[in-house]
Amino acid sequence: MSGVTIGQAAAFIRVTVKTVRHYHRIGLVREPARDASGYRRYGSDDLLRLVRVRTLAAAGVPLAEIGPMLNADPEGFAGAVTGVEQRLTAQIAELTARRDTLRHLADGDRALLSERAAELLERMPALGFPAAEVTALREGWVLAKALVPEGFDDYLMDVAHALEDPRFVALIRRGAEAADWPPDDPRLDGLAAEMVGHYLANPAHLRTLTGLQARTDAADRYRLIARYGETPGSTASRLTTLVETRLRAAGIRVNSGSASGRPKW
Amino acid sequence: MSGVTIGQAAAFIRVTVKTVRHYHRIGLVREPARDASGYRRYGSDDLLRLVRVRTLAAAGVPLAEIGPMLNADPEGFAGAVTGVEQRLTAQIAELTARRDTLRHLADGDRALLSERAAELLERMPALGFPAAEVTALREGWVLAKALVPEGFDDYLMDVAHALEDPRFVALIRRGAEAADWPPDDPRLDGLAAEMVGHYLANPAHLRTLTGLQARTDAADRYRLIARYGETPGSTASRLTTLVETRLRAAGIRVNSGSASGRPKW
DNA sequence: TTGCTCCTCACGTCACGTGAGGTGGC
DNA sequence: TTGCTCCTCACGTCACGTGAGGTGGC
Repeated sequence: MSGVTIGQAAAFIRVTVKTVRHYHRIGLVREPARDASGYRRYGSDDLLRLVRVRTLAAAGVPLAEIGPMLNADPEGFAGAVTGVEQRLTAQIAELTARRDTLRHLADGDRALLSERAAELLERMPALGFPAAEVTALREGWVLAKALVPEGFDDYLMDVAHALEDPRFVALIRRGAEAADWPPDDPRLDGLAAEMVGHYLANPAHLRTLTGLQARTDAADRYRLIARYGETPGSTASRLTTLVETRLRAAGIRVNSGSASGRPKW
Repeated sequence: MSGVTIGQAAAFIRVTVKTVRHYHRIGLVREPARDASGYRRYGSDDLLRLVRVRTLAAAGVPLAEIGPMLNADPEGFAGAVTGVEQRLTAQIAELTARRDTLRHLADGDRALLSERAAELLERMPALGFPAAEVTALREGWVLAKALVPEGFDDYLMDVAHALEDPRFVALIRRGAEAADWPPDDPRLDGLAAEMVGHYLANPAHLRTLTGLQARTDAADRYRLIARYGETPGSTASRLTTLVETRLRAAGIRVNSGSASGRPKW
């Protein structure tokens, strides 16, 4: 008649009765003595085992590892506990980060890109870019971030810096407007020459074309970004090709399809 | 040929390919378009859905609830997100508490009882209590805390306070030593009278006997604590009965088996 | 007596993971 | 050509939970 019942033991360690029985079944906690009715009766040593198992399980240690941990020598146990503590610290940091991320859930741009990228996209219309162009750029950026996350932040810094130069903005905007010209418009080549002239005179701006490419070993991955959503044979596609040809002629390493013609840097 | 593959999408949201396929199978994320090889190709809209699903799932929202949440109207969604945030905050607090608890895992007393209880038990030998008596008391406390967690802290405060009175300590110690006397020792009744005299003169000390009892509605639960480990017919058991009888005669409500005889207050 | 707790045993569930057996892409 | 990725389908796993069908205790 001594000791507590399974329900009391479960309440003490804040789990369900089923959980305690589960620990018995898998052999993690030995079965306590039974009373005359066949009820399990837990003494303080049984409760101690349960508390230890629960504390480790609640800390995320797989049940299969808890037995060996509790049976290890003091040093082994202490080391394992330190490991669990570090795991908990990492988990706490992660949950905290997730909580912050949650607030951006309703905002597509901030969920997919970053604060900086979202701000840049928001400034685009005021700089004179048509909405369709900004939408296409956003798409490209989302896929770029999915494919080349390591280089994306630096790339955005380059873009933000280049956008502070009105001559750069004007050129890019004219490139965007050229998308409405006919594909054989004679002005295209002149525009390509102007753009390349600007890039060669401003190497920092050139990085908005080659920055992601330099960080991507696989040429095909880069092409996927650059050519995303491009219509073959379009005026925009032709302008891209013209700019690329001129850049290569100037000794710049440019991957095929680097999308230099339209402002999908 | 546009969009990213399932592997790239999975890397972007930091899950495995299997997880993404799982979300398709249960209908939580719609299947994206396929390319000529039958490969799934994810556009930015697909990635946005995946990011949202993942953020909620990683925050602990069951998959079955995520679909309805994302399809709800803005207010409903905002409310649900607020709920998830609160859940995360609670989780973080819990993990932090667990991390602190972990440090006590190697120390049985601190894992099962509390800092205050462990300290009291450690002071016992210096106050003159035999080791066996301290061990029995520890057992009783562990079970008491399992059964009456609400009242345990207040009870410990009462005990700590009473232990500051040398007369109380002396009486309890003499009660413990009496356990070695024969059960029919004529000195027993005199000792019981002395103890009851002290309790009646010091109502605060009386609470170390009745404190837990007052907070426990179920008499049987209390008896379980009080009589834990008691040997029927022993000297200690007899002293308990003598003290109880005298207390009841003085008008004190005492449950049968309140273990007043031995220092298992 | 009634409701609450306890018992065992078998199967279910949640969120994926494993593995077989095979095709496609640079 | 070789390794890496992709495909489907069936079954496995982890940590319990559900539910049936029954007994015991105040």
